[in-house]
Amino acid sequence: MPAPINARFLESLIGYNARRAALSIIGGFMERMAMFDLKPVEFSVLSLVLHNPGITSRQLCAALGILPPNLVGLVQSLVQRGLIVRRPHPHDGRAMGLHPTPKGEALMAKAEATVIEAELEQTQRLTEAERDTLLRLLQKIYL
Amino acid sequence: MPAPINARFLESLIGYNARRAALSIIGGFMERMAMFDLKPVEFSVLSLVLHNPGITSRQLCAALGILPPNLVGLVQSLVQRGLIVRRPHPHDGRAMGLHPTPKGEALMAKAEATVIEAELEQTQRLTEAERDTLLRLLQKIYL
DNA sequence: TATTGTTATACTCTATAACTATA
DNA sequence: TATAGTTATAGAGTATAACAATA
Repeated sequence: MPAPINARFLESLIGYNARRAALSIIGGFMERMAMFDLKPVEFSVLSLVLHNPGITSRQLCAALGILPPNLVGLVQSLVQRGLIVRRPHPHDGRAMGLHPTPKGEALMAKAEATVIEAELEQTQRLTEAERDTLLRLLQKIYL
Repeated sequence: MPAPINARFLESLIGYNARRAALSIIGGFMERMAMFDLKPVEFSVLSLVLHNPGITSRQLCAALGILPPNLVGLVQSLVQRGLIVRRPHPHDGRAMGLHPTPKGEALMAKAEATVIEAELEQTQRLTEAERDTLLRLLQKIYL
């Protein structure tokens, strides 16, 4: 048994701990979402399209912190898979509104339920009250 | 003013919020650490070497979740900058122990103090008690 | 003149396979 | 046979510049 590593300084940093916790949870997320062939960003995009039908690429980029060039292929892929469709924006000829297809809605109904299960697994050492506190404190940082 | 986006589902997920918060804090970290030319991973490696003189590459990889091939260039770079040195391991001829140089120690004294300042800036909307709670809850997830 | 969406491209980060020297 | 460290390389993620179409 090797001498334990002293990582006290790093473990006193919110940034370090938030990154480690996020990577841990996202690891479980990816295992559970492999059956839907959805990566975290694809899931986030689909979830926002589902709950905001007609949302534009520009709005998705702003909401998720993605750069426009990096969203293009993502949207094309989701369109090709028949999960979303692009329709002309009613008031802006430059923009395209993104809408979920019935197939996309059905997939996301299952996927969102699975994500909730996965989150509870990954945070099973937290009480319900602790989960709520954690959400609130994290949002106080970035929102 | 466009209609606000409904992101309630994503914002109910610990993984999503932890990732967003981590990216926000790390953004501030990188701005403040540019004067030391230290990226987050380089800082983490230097901090562990400083507080664990003689630590091996393998131990660094395990502690930080880095894959061995990706640590090689990192260590070489820090050696070339004169911040750490590699010495043969006393009990294992395969391994090399990593030690901070006086220059590395001096840099990290300033860098760690600056990181603490940066963290307080990035989490200024949290009380001291909330910071402690947040650290504890995040560690309950991944540690 | 500014914005939406796009292409091309570069840079970084992360992951896998295979090798050597030593245990 | 297993482990520490390395090399080469592939893949994913993220970044900037520049363009056409529309506002």
